Amino acid sequence: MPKAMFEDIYRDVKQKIQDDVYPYQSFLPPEKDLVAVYSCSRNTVRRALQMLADDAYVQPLHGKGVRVIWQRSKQPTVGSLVGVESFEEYAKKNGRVPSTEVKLFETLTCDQELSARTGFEEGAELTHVIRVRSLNGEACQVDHNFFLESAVPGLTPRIAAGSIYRYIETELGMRILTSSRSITVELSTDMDRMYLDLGPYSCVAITENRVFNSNGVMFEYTQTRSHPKTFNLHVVSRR
Amino acid sequence: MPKAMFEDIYRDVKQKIQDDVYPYQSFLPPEKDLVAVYSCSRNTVRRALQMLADDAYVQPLHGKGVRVIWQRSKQPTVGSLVGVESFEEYAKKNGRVPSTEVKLFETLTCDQELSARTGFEEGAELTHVIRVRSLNGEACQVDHNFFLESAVPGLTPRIAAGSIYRYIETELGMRILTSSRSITVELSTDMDRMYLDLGPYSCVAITENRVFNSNGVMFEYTQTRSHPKTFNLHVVSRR
DNA sequence: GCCGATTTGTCCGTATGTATC
DNA sequence: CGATACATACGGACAAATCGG
Repeated sequence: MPKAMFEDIYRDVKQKIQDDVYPYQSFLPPEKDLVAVYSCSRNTVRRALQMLADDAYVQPLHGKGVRVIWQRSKQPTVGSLVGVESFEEYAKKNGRVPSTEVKLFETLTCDQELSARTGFEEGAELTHVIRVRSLNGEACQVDHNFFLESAVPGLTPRIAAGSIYRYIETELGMRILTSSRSITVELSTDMDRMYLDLGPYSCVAITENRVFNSNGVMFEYTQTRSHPKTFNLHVVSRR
Repeated sequence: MPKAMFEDIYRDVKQKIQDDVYPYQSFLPPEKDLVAVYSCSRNTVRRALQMLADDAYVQPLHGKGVRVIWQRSKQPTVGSLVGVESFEEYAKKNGRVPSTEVKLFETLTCDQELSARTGFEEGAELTHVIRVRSLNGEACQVDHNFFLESAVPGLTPRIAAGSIYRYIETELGMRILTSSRSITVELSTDMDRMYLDLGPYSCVAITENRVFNSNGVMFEYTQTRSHPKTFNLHVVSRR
């Protein structure tokens, strides 16, 4: 009920763009018209338009209007498969069957080297999980998860075999707020080749993910090592 | 003078975070204090804070405050080297000497296959450039540029050897507004191996870049094929 | 558990600046 | 030059979340 209005406008306009109500290269109605349509203030309209611009759906042109620059991909995109949280969602979208196999489940104490790599404090108790993620039975990424035990207590191999995020959000009631990722490409390791059928590929795509909860503590560091064939990331750069 | 005030606040607070004036995990002064400090309205402060949140520098917590979550990487990051426009900037930042070698310069007409790949209209006249970009003499990426000739006229190999973007912005007076990128990892081609010293790497990191000018037309499609060693991208995901 | 103070989230109406045509 | 449309900023109002007494 107390749903933010600017999000409704954002979704509505976005949908209209995808439905060609506002076609590629056309101009949106001027802000004052949108104010009338949605019966809200100009600020609220502008906030929604700002979000659409961030998504590269529209391009505001000073003194001219707001142009639609989104167009449906001609070659249907594979989508973005990056990081843990999008894995199941990605599978669903593309009509594939996801599966997860837990290869390692242990608790350990963060030493200096691990601290430098992950950003956790030295001496922190961590749950370390290695999982192989597959789509339609084909292994496509290896996840190396490190969870801060004090923030994510009660993890079990059984939970790890499903969705750890669902556990975190529903069971622990913890909200996930921010996450930042870094993407690199590195030579594959023996473990990569053991779990992924890399064939001629000598590399894997690596995304590092650091996730913060609503208490401001980083509670997860994950390194996802993806088969190049299944790696595809879409980024929109701002102005 | 007509410089946007929210950007000044954004930069100032960002700098203070990097300088540990506002340390990791601490709270920023409440918005009302910042309003007093910068002698502006709350909206203006909030806009700057919003940008910092988008950059994953801070994490606003409803009813509590705004927490700093940025921390200096312990292992110095290589930085982000993605796409053409950041190439010279990247080199400058890291104190390296950039150089560019034009390997191919031709004009061609967009056929069906190229249209599907790039998004240009079939039949459009394009300038096609292949360039090898090096840092300190070491080849690190191969750029395949396609420019819409009607939007970017007068390109010459001489210009391509320098910065095409500078030509576009200063000579043509064209503003670059939006660009969207897609990142994948693919097997290297013979051409990749000819220009890049890939060693044991059988793959290259590929970024596709589509750039729109202020007239709303896509005037550039670029595929950048990067040496894995020099590829590093940082992405911040929103909420 | 309730209440009030603090702080962020959302929204409004208005004013002024600036770019385009 | 004037009309239109986006950009920035202000000040105020109320809602919602958090925390301490």
